Amino acid sequence: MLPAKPHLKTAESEKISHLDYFNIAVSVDCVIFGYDEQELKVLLIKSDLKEFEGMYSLLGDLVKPDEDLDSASYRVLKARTGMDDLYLEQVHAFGGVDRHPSGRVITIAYYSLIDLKHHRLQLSHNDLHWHIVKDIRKLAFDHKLVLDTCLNRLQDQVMDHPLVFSLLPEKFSLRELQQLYEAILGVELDRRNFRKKISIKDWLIDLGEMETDVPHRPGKLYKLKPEFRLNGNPLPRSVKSL
Amino acid sequence: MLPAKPHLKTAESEKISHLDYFNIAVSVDCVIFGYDEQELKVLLIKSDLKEFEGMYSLLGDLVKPDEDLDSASYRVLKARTGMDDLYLEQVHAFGGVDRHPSGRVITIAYYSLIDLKHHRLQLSHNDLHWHIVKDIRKLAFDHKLVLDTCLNRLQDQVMDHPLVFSLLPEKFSLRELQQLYEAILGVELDRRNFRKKISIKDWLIDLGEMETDVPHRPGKLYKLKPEFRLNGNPLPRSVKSL
DNA sequence: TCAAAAGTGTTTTGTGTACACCCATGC
DNA sequence: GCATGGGTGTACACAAAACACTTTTGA
Repeated sequence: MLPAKPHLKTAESEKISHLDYFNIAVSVDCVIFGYDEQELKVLLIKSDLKEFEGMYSLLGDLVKPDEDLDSASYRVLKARTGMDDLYLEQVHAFGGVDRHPSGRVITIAYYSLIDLKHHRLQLSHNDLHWHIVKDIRKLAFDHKLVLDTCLNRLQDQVMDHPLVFSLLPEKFSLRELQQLYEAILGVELDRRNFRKKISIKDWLIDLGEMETDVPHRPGKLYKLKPEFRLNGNPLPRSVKSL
Repeated sequence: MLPAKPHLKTAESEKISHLDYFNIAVSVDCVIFGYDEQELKVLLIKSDLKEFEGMYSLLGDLVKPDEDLDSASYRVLKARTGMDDLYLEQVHAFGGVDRHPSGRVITIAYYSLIDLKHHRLQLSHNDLHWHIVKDIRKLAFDHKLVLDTCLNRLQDQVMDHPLVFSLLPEKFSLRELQQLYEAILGVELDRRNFRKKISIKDWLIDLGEMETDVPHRPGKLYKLKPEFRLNGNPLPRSVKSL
């Protein structure tokens, strides 16, 4: 190995000279969206900090020294929901100086979409609850801003990518799918235009089965084509051209 | 003030119990795009780490304990370019465990666009150089990935927002503007369609002046309408509807 | 008079959106 | 037979893309 040129620092000397800076904690916060009773929900936990007594916060944890950011958010998600094979997307880093009363903590926000029917497990104790997104007014820390940012990102992506199917049972009708989109986007959609747009995307397989136990004419059931299932895979950003 | 309930932690006790985690450094890295000689360029600095001897890296610095993320990136930008009143957008956090040889450093990446004619100042010494983006193959750390991610983001946003005008002189012709878009997007554009699309956006003022000193028919000169000038203002994310 | 770019419009194709009727089922 | 939603098609407006010729200027 070559000796270092005089003006070059080694990584070790660099670390020592900057030790003062190694005093910021890094956390991840997961905005875990679910869907139930035609409402978009988010999983929150009652804050255990006195400063935020009685308030709810997102699910997060400090990032461990030997763990990358995606792994940390994945760990949080799995620990809280017991669910594996989930899709997570990094959205934004929040780093306000006074955002955490314990000291300087910057957080990296992720969102995820899970079927809240499939995980009742860890939820009973723990002050964990599903909250209706549109009714949330205030959260601990800056978590309302984090939530809003993640919801905006979800709304941006949801028509272009087959994301939302992890919020539905495997078999679903087009009505159920449309209601889910309406809950996420917060708008009403025209049924014919919705069906046309979905059919163009070619995401679904017609199962040749019908709904049962509905108090009206049963609709066809569909499922997502297997090649679109998202299991923690990265989401390609859309590339626009002029 | 109410006494804490037994199960609630105070921020102070929380901090003590987690002291082990306060050992990750946080940096910002700025992808500073410029434009010259019909090429999109990026400002890089020769790495001063022995591990990356001879390689170039993005401009970054550790975030100070009393400084938020946006301020840190703004400080880096100003220190290196001497320029004020700049637009910066946060893009992504990179947190691979071994991405920095000095220890655990996560970085928040920003991009910015500046007119490289207006700041020759800090550039002469310092191993700072402008590099043609499309020719860059390899950078120190994971900075090639950071650069690619920021370029993708820029390409996503550039048609929908009046961003690129800080890369041009105040007065410019439509040809110059089109060449800039072509450099950013890496594609050739149809002149008539480009002019139509730009005119629909209503971003420009026709100055009633013409180019001079061009070896061909002079084009009209335009400038950006003042209300679209970006001076570090936040960029609204587009909201898509169904 | 030549080279280089300015300036300009039409057609086609695809997409978004608004809108109305009959059908199948459960009750 | 009534309520509820299923299922379908058309018309209009707008946006994107392809494409060619004349004009102006400098050299």
